[in-house]
Amino acid sequence: MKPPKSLPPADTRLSILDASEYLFANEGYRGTTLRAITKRAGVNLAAVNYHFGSKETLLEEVIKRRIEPLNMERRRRIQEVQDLASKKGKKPVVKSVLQAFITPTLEFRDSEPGARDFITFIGRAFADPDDSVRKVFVRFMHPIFELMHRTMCLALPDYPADLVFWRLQFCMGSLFTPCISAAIFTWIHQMSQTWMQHPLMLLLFLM
Amino acid sequence: MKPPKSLPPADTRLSILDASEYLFANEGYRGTTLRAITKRAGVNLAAVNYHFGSKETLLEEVIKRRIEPLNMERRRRIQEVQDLASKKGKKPVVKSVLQAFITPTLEFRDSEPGARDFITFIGRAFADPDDSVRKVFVRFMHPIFELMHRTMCLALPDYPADLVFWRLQFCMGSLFTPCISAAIFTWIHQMSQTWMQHPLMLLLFLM
DNA sequence: CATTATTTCAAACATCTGTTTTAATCATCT
DNA sequence: AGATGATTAAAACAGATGTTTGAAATAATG
Repeated sequence: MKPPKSLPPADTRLSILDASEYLFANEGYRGTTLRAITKRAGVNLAAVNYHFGSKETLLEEVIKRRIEPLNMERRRRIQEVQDLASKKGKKPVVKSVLQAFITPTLEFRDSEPGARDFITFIGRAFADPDDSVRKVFVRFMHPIFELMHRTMCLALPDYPADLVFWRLQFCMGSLFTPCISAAIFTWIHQMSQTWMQHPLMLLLFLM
Repeated sequence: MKPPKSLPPADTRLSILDASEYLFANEGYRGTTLRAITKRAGVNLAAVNYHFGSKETLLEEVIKRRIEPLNMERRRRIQEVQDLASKKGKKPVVKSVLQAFITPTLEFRDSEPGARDFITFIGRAFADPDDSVRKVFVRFMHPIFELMHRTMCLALPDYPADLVFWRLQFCMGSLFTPCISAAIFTWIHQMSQTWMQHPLMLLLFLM
């Protein structure tokens, strides 16, 4: 009897991405060593540099994999809200614009294992003093954030643009900040309300 | 003519604390090396281990120096609000309880150079994945947070305690989270309002 | 002043980190 | 099957980091 065929070689690249996502979220970028990643992924230490070139490129790939489809969906929905409104010759509705951004986030969060880790990671990245982490996030988020800002300014033509900017900043920040984002989700379940009833979301733009 | 007396030996311990505070806030605990600290403080590398024993003890001292007097003042004011209310046989007023906690924070923030760094550091510590950082903060904040919780429950006897807990969590978190806390302070200046007008503070407990 | 204790200093140490190297292994194609 | 290219493996490397050491300098004490 032949020895059993060796296990189908699990996609090394993918296990590295998954392991990194988990560890980056729970230990931070700096706090995660390549050795911890490769051990968790069950691959050789050199695999990271072979497949990604460097730790920093790995970070970029970890982020890109999740954020690109997420932002694509966000962009689609925001555009939809904007188009629908302009077709009727009206302003976009604040609540719909917010919804267009946030709903995909919440759906994504529950869509697959690892997504929750990623959201945690994003939250920490906002407060991360390490440039190499924050800058990558900002680079990926800047375009969609600008779109949000423009659309929100359309929705609130009487508000000065920089005020809208700050409210948006606040709103986005609180959505991802770990302790707060956790509170939001707890709230949703506890109150059996939609996130839209959340005072922060409601009031940041509606008062 | 004698050579000028060498500069009065700047208190090594103190310059290390100041340098650490600045660097921890701007580069993070993990991102700050002992060599960077001692260079900024203008002291020898070995001075940290001589005066503090280890990097972790240094972290503890950096935090303790600021947070102990701050929490003392908070405790005093919260107690005051509570005592004044019970003397009149009334419930404490939500707004006053919040104020008792937050006003010292704002006053402290502008009280001396380095204080702002410390607030930044606190904000990042809340999201820090590094246990050694988060745990120290939690240890120092737990008692005062419990007092806040108890007092707030007195002020809102009809609210379930865990709901009050979450709102408090949310409120405290957003006060220190860097991106949000920055927005709050900008807001204050921009609107020429007191922080109490901030929708977050107002509404977390009043709606 | 002499002695003792405290503080500073430069150098070294052990460990850990990201990365590179070189050889072995595996898969694919002719 | 044999040649070729891609992937994996173990080991080593260079640099950085927290810590320790032992001697020098300074301050305090008798």
